[in-house]
Amino acid sequence: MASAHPSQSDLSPEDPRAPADATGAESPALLPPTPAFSPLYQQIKSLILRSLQAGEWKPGDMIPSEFDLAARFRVSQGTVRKAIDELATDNLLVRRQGKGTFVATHAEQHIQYRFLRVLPDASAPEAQVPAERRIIECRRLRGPAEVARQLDLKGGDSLVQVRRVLSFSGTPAILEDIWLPGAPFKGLSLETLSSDKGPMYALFEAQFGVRMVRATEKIKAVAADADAAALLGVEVGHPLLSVERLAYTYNDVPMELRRGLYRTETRHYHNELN
Amino acid sequence: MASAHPSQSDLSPEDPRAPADATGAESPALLPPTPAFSPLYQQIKSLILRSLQAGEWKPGDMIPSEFDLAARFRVSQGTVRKAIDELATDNLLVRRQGKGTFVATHAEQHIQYRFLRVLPDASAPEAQVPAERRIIECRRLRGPAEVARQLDLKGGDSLVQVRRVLSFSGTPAILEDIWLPGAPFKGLSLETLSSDKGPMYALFEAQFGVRMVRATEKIKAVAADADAAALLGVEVGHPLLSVERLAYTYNDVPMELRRGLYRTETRHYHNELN
DNA sequence: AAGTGGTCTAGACCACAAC
DNA sequence: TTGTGGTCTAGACCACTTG
Repeated sequence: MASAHPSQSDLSPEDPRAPADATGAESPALLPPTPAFSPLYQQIKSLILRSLQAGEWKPGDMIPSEFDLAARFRVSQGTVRKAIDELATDNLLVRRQGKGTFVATHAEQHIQYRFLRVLPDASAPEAQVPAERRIIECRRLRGPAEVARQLDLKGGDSLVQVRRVLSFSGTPAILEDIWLPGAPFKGLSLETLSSDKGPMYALFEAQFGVRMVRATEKIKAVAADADAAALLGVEVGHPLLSVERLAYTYNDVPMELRRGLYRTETRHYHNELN
Repeated sequence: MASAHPSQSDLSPEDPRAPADATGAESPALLPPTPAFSPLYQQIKSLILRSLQAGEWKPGDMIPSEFDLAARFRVSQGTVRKAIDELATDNLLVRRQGKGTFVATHAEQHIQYRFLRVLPDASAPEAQVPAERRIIECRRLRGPAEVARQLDLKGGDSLVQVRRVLSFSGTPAILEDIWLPGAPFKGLSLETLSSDKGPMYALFEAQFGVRMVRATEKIKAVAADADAAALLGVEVGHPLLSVERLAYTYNDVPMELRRGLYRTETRHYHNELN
């Protein structure tokens, strides 16, 4: 690269055109005061992201080395590095010194369910005994309006609903209702789910090519209704933690709505603030 | 700097000796497999951190420019930059392009209580009406053993306890009990607290030089007892969100234990997962 | 115009893993 | 030994803010 600083839109390596706005979650859609400047490494970042979405590299795969990518995009290694840095802090990529950079995966997330924030009260940080999972039902339906809205679907679109109970050492602890868009999850059945061991999100990756990337949660305290009380083994009215999660794939596309009811007599939802 | 890579412990700029282990939250205290290697920028990071703790730069102050710090520590600007980058993502420093780098502060945190994760259900991300605060009591006592333990105090040490209620548009919403170590907060009184407007953590900074840097929270669903029910205007047994927060200053020193009971009929605790 | 953070480059060398 | 990520440097130029 001849000039030290390719002053915007100098990018034309192997990909047709660089998007003016890279991150996608930035511009407030109202009169950008700056004419949409985005640094090179952001453009590289979104090119890499595009390859991830397109499935060029699959979860668990090693992506090309920093130097290879630098050559491919015709930028310096440091610029690629900064792009990868951000993708790594977003948990889309995982760096392993001496080995390479890999596409993150929910499988082999060595020790934990990526999005499950529950810990036993006597919190030895380990000792996280694996949960026993029991699928109660899995059915297809035309979804409730509110669910459809949150998943960016039309009112009449098909949905999959899954209900399951998680138990710790025999005692029921969490009741979950999960809604998924029908189209991407065609073929998901009670048998598939029941026979699977390992995180559900790992199954989504392997079977349906859907990778959950981030999520938001709304947490409330609610009273157990008759249904929940029966399934969780508590009295009606018992306080339960309601955790409503919206999980997203790449590009901020919502792909799962999940409502969990947690018994919190001997465990808690753990959160780190900074 | 003559050699391109000062191979460990070449650091002797204006500070006597660089600590072998920089971050403090890393080594498991058990047979370090590597002989405690820590990169230069980590050492710079902890030198800057030390200056922050020592009060060399106070909350809101501008710290020296990257080049000044580079000269002072006798490293390159890029190395200082990486150190500052990490401190900025930890929310200890705030970068402002064109102006400088500033010590973060809970005052003028333009729009939000830094650690309060509560949002109204109909979540227009703004419209966060300011809460009305009412201090119910502020007293000194010899602390309960469990509280003392979490604050790393002896059983007999003095504590300050504060109880207050937060309301939104006239309706009580949050009941908080706050425990603080007596020594650093000598002089804290009901009057001080009541006459203050603005975040409590801003007052802690300004009056007591204690800056809260991070926190952990344990969240549960509980039933309102008589006390809480009366103060929050709900019936006994009403489900409440219990949020137990341990807040830390620099160096992972716990400085506040806070237990909040939240009414969540029309609002929720919001969390982002990635 | 001067000062500060932000981006980008090119090249050197270190640490780690695998062959 | 080789390849990969990780650190460090020195220098250039861009973008933003202030006088």
